[in-house]
Amino acid sequence: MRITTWNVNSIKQRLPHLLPFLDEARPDIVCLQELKCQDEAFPRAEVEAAGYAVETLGQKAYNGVALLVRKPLAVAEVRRGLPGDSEDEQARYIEALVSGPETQPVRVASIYLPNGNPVASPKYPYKLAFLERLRLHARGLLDDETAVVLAGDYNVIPEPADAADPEAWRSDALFLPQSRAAFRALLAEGYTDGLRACDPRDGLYTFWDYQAGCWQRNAGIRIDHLLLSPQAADRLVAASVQKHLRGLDKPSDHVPVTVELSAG
Amino acid sequence: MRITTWNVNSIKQRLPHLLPFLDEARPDIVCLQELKCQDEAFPRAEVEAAGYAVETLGQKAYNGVALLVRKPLAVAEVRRGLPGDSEDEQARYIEALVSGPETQPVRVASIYLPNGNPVASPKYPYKLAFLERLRLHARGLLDDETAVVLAGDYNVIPEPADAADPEAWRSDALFLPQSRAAFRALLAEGYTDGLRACDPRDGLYTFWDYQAGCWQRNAGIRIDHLLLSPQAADRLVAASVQKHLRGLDKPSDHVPVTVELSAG
DNA sequence: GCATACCCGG
DNA sequence: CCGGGTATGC
Repeated sequence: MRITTWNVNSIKQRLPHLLPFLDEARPDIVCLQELKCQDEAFPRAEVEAAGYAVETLGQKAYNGVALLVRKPLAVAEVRRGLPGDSEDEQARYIEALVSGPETQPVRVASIYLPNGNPVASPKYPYKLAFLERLRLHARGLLDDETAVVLAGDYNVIPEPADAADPEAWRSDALFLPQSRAAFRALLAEGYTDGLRACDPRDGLYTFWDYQAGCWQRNAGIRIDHLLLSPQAADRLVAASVQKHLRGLDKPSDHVPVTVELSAG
Repeated sequence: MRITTWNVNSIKQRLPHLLPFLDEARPDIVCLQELKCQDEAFPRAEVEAAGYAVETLGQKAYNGVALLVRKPLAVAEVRRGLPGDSEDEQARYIEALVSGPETQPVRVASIYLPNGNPVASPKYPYKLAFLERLRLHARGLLDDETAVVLAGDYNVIPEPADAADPEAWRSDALFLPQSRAAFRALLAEGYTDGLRACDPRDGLYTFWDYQAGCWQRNAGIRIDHLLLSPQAADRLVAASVQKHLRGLDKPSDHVPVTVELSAG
């Protein structure tokens, strides 16, 4: 079973990349972030025609997350929104239980964590609070037996090796010690960084800024992650970054990251 | 010698239509309106590569006019701006004397007349004042011997026969009696409506609004005109509307109109 | 740089 | 409807 996370930076603009990706990579589950559209505007028909069930949590202009689940896998227990703050209106979390005839079930979340910049604004405390809410929820998800995959754009660079130029990110919300500590606290709950567990090499990036020729200079960072519960980590067989998509015309600034789990 | 007028509604957006038009129709002089760009942003290199000299009067976002003159015709006495109001900053008038080895010279202007709507705003008096300034300047141009062609988007529907549904335009600045009288006053100075002189038929339109399916319903109007001085009218051999360009992808709402003059 | 949104002008 | 502009988020 292959599970992909991809911040598409507008589903409408990226549909010409998403549909061929679905056809060629045939992932079983896709976690999308930054849809930048309301639910009614999601190109549901096209994605369903590609063989996927669609669950979205959209909003106007910003954020927006979705889960695509390849038929005949079954989707249940869909949760929209991360618990812990009933005031939080931002569309950043969707979760579902996915099961199929030939595989053990997996609970999967598509997460778009707050960027957190500028650090001296309310955006940074919001980010840290979101990470803490996620930790508490992630802990709760370990209570039942099912494998859990928390996939998304975490907007956290876990280690210096996850940035081409870590110095440049020193005082950025994506790399500040508190952000990284909150990410490690997630791991400390018993979750495994799926890509890092499979590939210890430096220079593994998932995001290259549109500006300043970052892609051309390979000035990337690794901020899109799939965190696996122990039951999921036990099934981990491979992980990879679909870097080529950054080279297409009108690309997202993020590329897909995929983990492969054994049937169980 | 063929002279074309075309309101391109953004030269940048319409370059993919203009360049094939230049190659296929090979007009000798092209009068463009609504460039919607500053002079530095005009795609000069591409148009020069197509074999044309370029004279522009651009401004930011709105208006903007240009003259394209096919080599080896020579351009002289370029005038930017219509005389009569030193306060007028809008880029709506450019004029030049064009001469060649095998043809009598022609003085040509590319004109983008104010729309004038809403009628109850200063825009309507500005339109009428512009028409009056144009009449006085056009009169002066008759003083020397050269043929004159005043071509552009006049934003005037001269007669009911020049609109598919004249009733719909009854109280519009393009069809109000004062606008039409000002246009007739230009003709009264001795100028000839080139297209009308060649083709007396109804249903000859040069503009179809983007809205309300006007193109699909052929709800057009004739507002792009080439006015010929007596010396130019004597040389008039043909006139036509290049209607097919309205059917292309991402068209201008106006189409080119072309007159052919004998060498003299 | 590349996406939104909203405004103006036609 | 379809250009352009500005502002904002990342």
